[in-house]
Amino acid sequence: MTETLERGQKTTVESSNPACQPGVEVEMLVREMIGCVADKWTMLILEELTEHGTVRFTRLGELVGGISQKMLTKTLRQLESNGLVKRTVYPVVPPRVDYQLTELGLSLSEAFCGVWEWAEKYHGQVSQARRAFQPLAVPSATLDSEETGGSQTY
Amino acid sequence: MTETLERGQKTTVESSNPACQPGVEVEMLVREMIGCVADKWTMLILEELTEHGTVRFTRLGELVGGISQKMLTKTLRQLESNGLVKRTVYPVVPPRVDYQLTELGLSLSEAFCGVWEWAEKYHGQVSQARRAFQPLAVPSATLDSEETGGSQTY
DNA sequence: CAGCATCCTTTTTGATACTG
DNA sequence: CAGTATCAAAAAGGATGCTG
Repeated sequence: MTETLERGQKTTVESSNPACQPGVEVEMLVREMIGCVADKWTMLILEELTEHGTVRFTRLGELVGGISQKMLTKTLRQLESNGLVKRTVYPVVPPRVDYQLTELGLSLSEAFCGVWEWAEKYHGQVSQARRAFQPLAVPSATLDSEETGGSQTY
Repeated sequence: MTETLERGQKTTVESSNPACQPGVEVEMLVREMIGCVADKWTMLILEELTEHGTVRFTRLGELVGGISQKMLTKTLRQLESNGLVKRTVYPVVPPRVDYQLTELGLSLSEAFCGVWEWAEKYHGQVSQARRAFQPLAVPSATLDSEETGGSQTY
């Protein structure tokens, strides 16, 4: 694998550099970022911030739904440290902290838009595929791993 | 948990659906899918399959890099159960199993394309933001910048 | 209200060892 | 080669108590 990542089809090819191959280094960085960003809560928070603009801590938790303060804080810190979210603290008596996307965060949110649209468009097909999927019935007593995703529909 | 989610207000295919109340149900399904798909290994595997088309098990593991057989198997099973990946077993002596994206999987891969492009385009800014982010806990003696005097909870 | 610290439970992941 | 099974380590996540 000499030619590293040619990422699908570069629609907007701004730097097709045949001679120089920043591939490997960029690849690492990109993967690291994917690892940080390809997270359930991250996507949901990003989404809510996109929809509501500036939101307070607790409110954000409510919007996301089902997230603990711990995870909310953690994910927000990560987003903040990556420059995707801006945190504003108001020195008022009942503490008030607003969160909003930065330009960078907004751009990521837009990038994720395609995934959301995909999910909205194809969730039916996925659900259908899940029901049609028969996890190869094997020997006796194979009940340890439910690695077939969340085989909740069973 | 609350279902007070009113997120779906963008490109909705729901709006053209008279006999169905979109929002809540779709929201749940979409979130569930995001939860299944917004995963590090999932994205990477999807990527490699997009790049290389049909790939064998071990080869795929090499391409992804840094993934254990366990996770590779698990993630592939999940992808398969969701109808995103097609698994082909050849009854030959040295077992051969090919993996390739389905139409659905390809569509998801394309949806993720935006995220990859984003990562390629902005990883520099993210790296920069990370270095500039100095919250409270200082790991080691880096540069001793001035006391920001902000709300330091130490 | 925001959020950190702590304890504890659940999940995830990695590292073998073992089959067909 | 392509897994499965199992154990141990690690991380994620939840609940609670405590600050300013």
